[in-house]
Amino acid sequence: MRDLLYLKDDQIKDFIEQIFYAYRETYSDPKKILKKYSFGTAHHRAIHLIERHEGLTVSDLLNKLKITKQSLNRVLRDLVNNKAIVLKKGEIDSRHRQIFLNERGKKLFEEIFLEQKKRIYNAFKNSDSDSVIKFKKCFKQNY
Amino acid sequence: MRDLLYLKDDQIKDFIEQIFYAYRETYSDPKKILKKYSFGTAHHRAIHLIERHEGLTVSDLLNKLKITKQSLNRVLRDLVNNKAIVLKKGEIDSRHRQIFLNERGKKLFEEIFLEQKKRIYNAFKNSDSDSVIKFKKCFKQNY
DNA sequence: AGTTTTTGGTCAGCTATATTGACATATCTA
DNA sequence: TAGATATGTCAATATAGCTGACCAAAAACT
Repeated sequence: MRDLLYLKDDQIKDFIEQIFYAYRETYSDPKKILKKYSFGTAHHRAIHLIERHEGLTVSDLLNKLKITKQSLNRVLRDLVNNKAIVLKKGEIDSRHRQIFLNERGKKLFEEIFLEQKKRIYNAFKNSDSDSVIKFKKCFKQNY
Repeated sequence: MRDLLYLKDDQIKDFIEQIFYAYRETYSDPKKILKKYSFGTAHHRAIHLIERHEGLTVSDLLNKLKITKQSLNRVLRDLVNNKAIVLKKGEIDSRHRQIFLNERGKKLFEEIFLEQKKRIYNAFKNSDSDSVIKFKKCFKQNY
């Protein structure tokens, strides 16, 4: 925290600009692949989080995405119809629906991830892996 | 680049997840402020880039935002009508329009930035300023 | 001087993704 | 059993992007 006092406003402003570029680039390349499945970026974000947190519930996903259940529901419906995910009744509380990728969903995720990896590797090629870890720690919130 | 070979897929996947959170949080807090001016996030992104690159041309801004000129034009028109920016003919090439924040735009930017700074400071409070610099370097592209 | 290219503005219609509000159903908890 | 919780769904609306067509001013080329 002490170190933060040395952060100049201009550095923070630049940082905000970089976050915009990072997000846009990270989620733009996979759009061609998604189109083959008739999906968009909203589906991509959901799939990514489901892969990272297999078996999470609908409300878990809502908390991570911070969108309304109506918005999410449309996305989940598309994913189910397209056989990319399956919903299973929660074992403890059967009101819950736990979300899992199935074969098709896993295949799509890997296809997308390969595409993203290319860019990330490129973005980091003049850097060191340490900064990845640090960035992650920085933005770690309660997700 | 060598270091990158040690980056595991899971770390990259986590990183992609964190970029999403970072972007969403960074651009969500200011929405209340923007609403007072009848602006949205599209206006925010434009204002941020104009502040960082005063006097940039319309096509410069298009290249940074990577949206169509029709989309950008609506945003710029709103900003001009709301007296947040001014367009001036380029001195060298008078086809160009150079974009500047005026008083109202600068005031809005500062209001937004103050809000963002709160969150960034909070996000980084368990880290060190070094990682900011590194992250910036990582995603530095041709902007 | 005349032609072509570049830069920017605008109209019209479409799509993706989000919102609010209302309401329904199944299940758990007290 | 009554109330709270988790989820699903309908309808209307807003934001911000897209494509395609067309236009004008200024610069560049020949």
